Amino acid sequence: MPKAAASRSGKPIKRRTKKDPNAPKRGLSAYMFFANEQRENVREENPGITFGQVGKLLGERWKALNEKQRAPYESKAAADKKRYEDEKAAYNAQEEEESS
DNA sequence: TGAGTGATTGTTCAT
DNA sequence: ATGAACAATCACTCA
Repeated sequence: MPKAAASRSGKPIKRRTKKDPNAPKRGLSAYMFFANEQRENVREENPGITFGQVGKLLGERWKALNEKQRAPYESKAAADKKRYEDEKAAYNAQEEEESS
């Protein structure tokens, strides 16, 4: 069976803000792009619903989409990830420079 | 070499 | 300003 079943190990992941000096932030996630577009549509159809509703509703329909529908989001996620590769590379070089 | 770990991303909402 | 559900991620680090 898979190691990480649902999300990861099963820990209530806690949100943590910055932590490193030049933290080479990772790439966004498909959900981030999806939420970017859905937030307008979801909130537009539910003018007045609170984060509790939107947040959950958003996640539900996020998977409700077909692979093709998530494709454009995953596509951006992959592109964003590459973006992270750049900062991570710069973070590596910069780190060395500063270290020196 | 392989494993998993943590860190991060963005929305909305409230305080 | 931040955190919290919602979901994905996935590159990094370590022995």
